[in-house]
Amino acid sequence: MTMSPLLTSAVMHFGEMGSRWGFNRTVGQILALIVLHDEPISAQEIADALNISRGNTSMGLKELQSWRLIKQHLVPGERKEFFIPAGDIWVLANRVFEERRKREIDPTMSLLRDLILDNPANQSDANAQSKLTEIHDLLESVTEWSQELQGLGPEKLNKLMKLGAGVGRMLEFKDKLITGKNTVN
Amino acid sequence: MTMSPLLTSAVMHFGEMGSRWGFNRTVGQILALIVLHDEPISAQEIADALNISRGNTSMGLKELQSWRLIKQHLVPGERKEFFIPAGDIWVLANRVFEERRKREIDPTMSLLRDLILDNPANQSDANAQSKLTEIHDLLESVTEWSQELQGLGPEKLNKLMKLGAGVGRMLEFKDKLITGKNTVN
DNA sequence: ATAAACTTTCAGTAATTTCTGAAAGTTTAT
DNA sequence: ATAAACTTTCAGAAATTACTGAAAGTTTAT
Repeated sequence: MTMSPLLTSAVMHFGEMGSRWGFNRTVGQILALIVLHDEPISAQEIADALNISRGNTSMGLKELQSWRLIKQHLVPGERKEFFIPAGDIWVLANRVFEERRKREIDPTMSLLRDLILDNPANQSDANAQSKLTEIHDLLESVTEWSQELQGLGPEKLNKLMKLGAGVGRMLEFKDKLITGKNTVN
Repeated sequence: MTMSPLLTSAVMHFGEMGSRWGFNRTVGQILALIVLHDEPISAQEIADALNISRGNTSMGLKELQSWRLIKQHLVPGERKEFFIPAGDIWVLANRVFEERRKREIDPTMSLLRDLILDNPANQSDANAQSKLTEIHDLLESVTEWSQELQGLGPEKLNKLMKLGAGVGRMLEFKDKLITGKNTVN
């Protein structure tokens, strides 16, 4: 399998960006290749196309599966395994989001909870704790909020996004319109 | 300057997480130290507290300034420079968000725009382009949306977050309430 | 102009991360 | 049971990233 110039530049770029998105170069490349190539593709084909060892390919595929970004696809009559994206672009974006939250936020939340519970040895520790509490609460809000958004599903989320600048205005209405009824708040 | 056990564990943790948040271990530690220590702190004190070289400290401070997370603080009568956080936790969180957007999303958007404009050499390139377009549009929405949220400022943003599950419901109202007036949409 | 008190830079080194490829493992067919 | 066609693992090598510390740079004071 030989990549077209278009595919090549997309794949190379996703490789470069990979490390910024939480995985390494080859993992980024493999993901791009699987997503952009509409046919299911085998590990060997991936290794050939990207010029990487079969072993590295195997590790990369394993990682992408742990992120739930790709899945196996059995082709009847073929012995080897093929791979395809785990869903459409929306699903993949959500998975990346969620997985990163797990790695980037959850461990910190957990530590912060513990640190906040200790009783402070002195004034400056008490100060530090109040900062840590602020950070904790912020992260908690962000986490809940992002879970909320995921729960909305693509259509509503898209609607919300399209709303853009309207959000601020909507919030002002909200107090007048929703307050009083037994709903949020 | 010697760090209390509380401060030490917070600083060490932010160091570990640093790489996941887009900077390296020492940069994460320096940031935590500056944020949690309420007094302005000098480069030398940082180097001593964290047991890192003065050179490394200088580089770390430079990086944090490029992220606009810390700023210099001149103490009258003192020759050396002191450092303090560039703002409250909200400001810092916004800055990290924005800076990461610049590094993680903007370059990709720019490449995607280019790739989408090329005319496809064949059917499978055309397919790939349509996927790339989906990705582009998604990233664009996310970007616009996050800029929108930043524009709201902390109070409104907090209100919106507290709204939580109400967002879905609010969206349903929205069509009925706002449509017709010459506003969004 | 000199020196003192600092900060920055950067070549070389150390630490960490990623990759290879050979060996071990698995599955299916005969 | 053996072999063929695959996949996974992992020790060591290669590549990348981070850190040190000495030298060069800057600023302020005298």
